[in-house]
Amino acid sequence: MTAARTGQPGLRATTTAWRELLRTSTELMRWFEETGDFGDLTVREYDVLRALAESRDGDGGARLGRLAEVTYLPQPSMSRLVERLERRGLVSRCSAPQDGRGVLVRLTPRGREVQAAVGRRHVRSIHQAMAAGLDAAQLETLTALLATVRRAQHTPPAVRAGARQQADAVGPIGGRS
Amino acid sequence: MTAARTGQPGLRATTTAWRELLRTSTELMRWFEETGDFGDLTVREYDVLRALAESRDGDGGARLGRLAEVTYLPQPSMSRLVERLERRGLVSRCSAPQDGRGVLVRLTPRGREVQAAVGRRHVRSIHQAMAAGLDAAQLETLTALLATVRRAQHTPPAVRAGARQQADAVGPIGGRS
DNA sequence: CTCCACTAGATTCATCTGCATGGACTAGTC
DNA sequence: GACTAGTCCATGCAGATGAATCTAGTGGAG
Repeated sequence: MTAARTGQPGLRATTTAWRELLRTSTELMRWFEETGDFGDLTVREYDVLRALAESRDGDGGARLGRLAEVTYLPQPSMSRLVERLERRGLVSRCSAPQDGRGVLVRLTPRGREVQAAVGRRHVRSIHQAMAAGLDAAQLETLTALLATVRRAQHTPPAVRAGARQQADAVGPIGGRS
Repeated sequence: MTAARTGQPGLRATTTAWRELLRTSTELMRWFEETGDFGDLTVREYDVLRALAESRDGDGGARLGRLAEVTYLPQPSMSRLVERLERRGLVSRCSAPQDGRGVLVRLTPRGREVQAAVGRRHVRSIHQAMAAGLDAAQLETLTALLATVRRAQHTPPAVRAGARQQADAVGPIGGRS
């Protein structure tokens, strides 16, 4: 309402943006869960299956510690989460080659099926939610702005010089003519 | 890379946007926690204190069920969360006037202090994170795009007609000349 | 080979979480 | 006023969580 449209943002603008960011991601995630995207998996369980499915070399599996990193889960939690998935027959655990301490986690065929099925449902829901209000250009803008925020946050201030140009470069929103 | 810049978004664009949205909110939240924004409170505990501080009529307090709704927490969890806050002397519980079943939760003076102190730290962190990479115009665009996504998601499709115009109306990003 | 510092996971323990349920109170009906 | 259905919150219980710790295996120095 003031001179807020240019230059350094005010406290009001930044907190509003953050709260909207948090609310939006929370509500969408809640909707995905209620829609039944994840079947009888928890979001975290699905996350692990997806991480495994996406790990390079299709079913080479991944180290337990690596999974914990990727999913932002503490190592003990991951240990037990994998144990549960193993009991349900979705992953297998075996001692890592080259390192007797490590554990290599792999998707079982059934695990791969489940991941794929859930993934298909989930992608459809995501598409439905994200494409409902925005066109392609707006989505691209949104993605770029979010990426800029995220990168700026864990980048030492000195490196940030070029970051804003990058976000600017995606061009104006509202591409639908 | 293709004709993705205009018209209906593709699956790739929507899933990328969602994953960026989730990652950004998660990483920022994690950073706020690591920074110590919340002191010895959990995020949920702070959320409750904030909800109480923001409830209209300063310290009229709020009904327990209402708090559960506002914070998206199941009622039994809220019941115990409030119990913990009460033990720590941050809120007080009393039977609701007009309705013997209900419970009215209020901030104690100490609770109000704690909320205010945490709030100040947190707002500063938010500002630091969100203003690091974006200028005021970009922030406004981001907020508008997120709000559009959120509203489109829980709005019956028929009502959505005007929503996109609204997001378009915030104008081009990159206002810094 | 032995020792020691280090890393990868498993385990322990206290706490938190959600679902299902229970008990107290209200409101509408007869 | 008694009965019934409904609302609000508390509690029991099984399972999940994270911090701290423990165990097993690795790798380098002497």
